[in-house]
Amino acid sequence: MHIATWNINSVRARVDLVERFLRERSPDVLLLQETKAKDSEFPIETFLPLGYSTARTGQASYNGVAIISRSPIEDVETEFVGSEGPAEQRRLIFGTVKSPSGRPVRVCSVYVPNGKALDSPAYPEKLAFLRRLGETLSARGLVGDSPLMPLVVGGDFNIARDARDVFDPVQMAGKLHFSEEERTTFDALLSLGLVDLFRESSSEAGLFSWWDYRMQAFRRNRGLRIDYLLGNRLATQTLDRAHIDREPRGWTRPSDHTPVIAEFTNL
DNA sequence: ATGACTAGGTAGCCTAGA
Repeated sequence: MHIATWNINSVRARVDLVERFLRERSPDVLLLQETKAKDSEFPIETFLPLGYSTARTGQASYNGVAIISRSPIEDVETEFVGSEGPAEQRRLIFGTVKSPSGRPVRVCSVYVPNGKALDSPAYPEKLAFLRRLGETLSARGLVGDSPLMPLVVGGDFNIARDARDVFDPVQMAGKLHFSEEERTTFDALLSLGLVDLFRESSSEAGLFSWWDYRMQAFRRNRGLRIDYLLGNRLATQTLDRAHIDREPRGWTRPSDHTPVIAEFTNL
């Protein structure tokens, strides 16, 4: 089973790139972030002939997440536990899909707030978002030593985990995306029982998932690893490999992010 | 210190992204 995550930076502006990715990579599941489309504007009909169904939750202009899956998507959830009504910013979607061997797998597409700046009100909201995600996964029995079913969370976390994940650790020290507090909060989420699947496959530095559009950052490989696939214990124990697919960042009119892909055997 | 790109919504080119 292949599961991918990709911050697409507008699904309508890049519907052809999503289509190309589905055709060329044939993932079983593609988790999208920053779709920037209301549900009524999401091009679900483009993916149907390719054999994919879609669950999405979006809004105009900003945010928006989706699950694109070869198998039907069931038990869709789009709010944190304990939420009073729908969140204004559409950043979270869960669904249950079936693996090629017919087993249920819980998947989640998440778009963690950027935080804007360390002194912005958006910054504590970013940290709170990560904690609420952890509370939701715990409340649903999806993390810990004996989770209810395999879980793969994919998304743009807007945090680089360590020095290998930033182009210049000295320049980035203490900055947004790489502050101690952000990294500690992300670590706390992982300590609930989630594994950074890419790091199961590679300990190499300088492998990034995002490059700024400006200053030829991609050509110069000045990027960050801020997009992750996370597996709970049941998912991680069947992981074959995970990698960053750099190629789509070089396609015409690309997203500033590139996909991360995990391949599971016997999931 | 600032801006460098890009998309979306709107008709203010500005907000937001990272």
